Amino acid sequence: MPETRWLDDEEQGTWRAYIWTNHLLWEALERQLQKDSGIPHAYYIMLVCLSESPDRTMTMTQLASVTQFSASRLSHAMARLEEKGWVRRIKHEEDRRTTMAKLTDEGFSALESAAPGHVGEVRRRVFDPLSREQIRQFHDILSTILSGLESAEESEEDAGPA
Amino acid sequence: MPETRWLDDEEQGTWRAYIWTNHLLWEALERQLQKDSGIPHAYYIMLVCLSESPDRTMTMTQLASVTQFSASRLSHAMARLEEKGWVRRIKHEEDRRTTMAKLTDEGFSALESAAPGHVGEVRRRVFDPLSREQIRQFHDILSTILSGLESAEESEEDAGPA
DNA sequence: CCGACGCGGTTGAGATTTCAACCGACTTCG
DNA sequence: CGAAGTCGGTTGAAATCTCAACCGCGTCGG
Repeated sequence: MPETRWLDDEEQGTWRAYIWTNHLLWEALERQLQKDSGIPHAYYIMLVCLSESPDRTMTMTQLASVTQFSASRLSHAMARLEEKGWVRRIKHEEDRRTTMAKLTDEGFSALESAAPGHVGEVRRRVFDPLSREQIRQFHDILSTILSGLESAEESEEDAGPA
Repeated sequence: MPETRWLDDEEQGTWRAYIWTNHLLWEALERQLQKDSGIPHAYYIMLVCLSESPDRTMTMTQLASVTQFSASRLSHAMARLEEKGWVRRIKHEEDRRTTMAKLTDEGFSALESAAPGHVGEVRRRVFDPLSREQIRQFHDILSTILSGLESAEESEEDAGPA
């Protein structure tokens, strides 16, 4: 193994800024959503995904893959959302293993009332302070990092037993 | 209240890339740290902060402020770290309310053995794919967002009772 | 058709985080 | 002094997330 290549000052500073930004931004968003609508961000994401899906319906596995949640986490969370009446679980008729999650009207309303505040917060915190040019750069940077992460993900699936 | 200004396509795309990057990056780092050293990232941060502090010691409140953890979270986490023998809590002699957290030698070793893998992962995932120019841009962007978040934080403290 | 295996999803237990209430130690002011 | 308020920190319970085991349905080889 080669000796550790530590981060230089510029990288170090950037990394800490990233950690810190994430931390504060996340907290701000979580708090805003929680106060305004009593929804944790994770649940909000699930509702958004469902709302954008045809018939506001997805199988659990689809939803898990889109949100990148574990099956278990999704299942627990879905139980909560169902209690709130925002989602209904429906057994698939053909393949009786699969469960469909359907966003109810109540769920859609909850989302509608939560969305403006959330979007407003994102805009205020992230995009308003940046120039158009910076937004473009930001997008490029994120896409670059992302593509590396995604290809790493795939190759991990093969990496199971030797 | 003005009508909601939704995100345009460019912003939307950037935002989703951000969410997604965060998600995957976080997962990758957490997993790497966990597998290689059995330390959750939150604990790692605490150890790093202590290790950089004079005498490897900080008061709980200082540590909470640097890491941005709640006092409660910190207290619970510290209890775990103490069980592992990585940190010791010491009562302050003058102000007997305050507790000092001190990184033990074991804790420092644990950190030393965890750090290279973690840094390597960060480098591979984030900095290697980016050009110098992009790193600079990234830093600027994050700093810009950050300064907005920090000033927002201050003003919230006043905002309590009317 | 039968048994083994894989897939979709759930469950329960354990770990972490949050929330609110609390405790003891300073400080301040009458 | 002494009561009230504040500061540093802890605690217990409830919510959430993770991990591993599990259940029922489907599919495939014999």
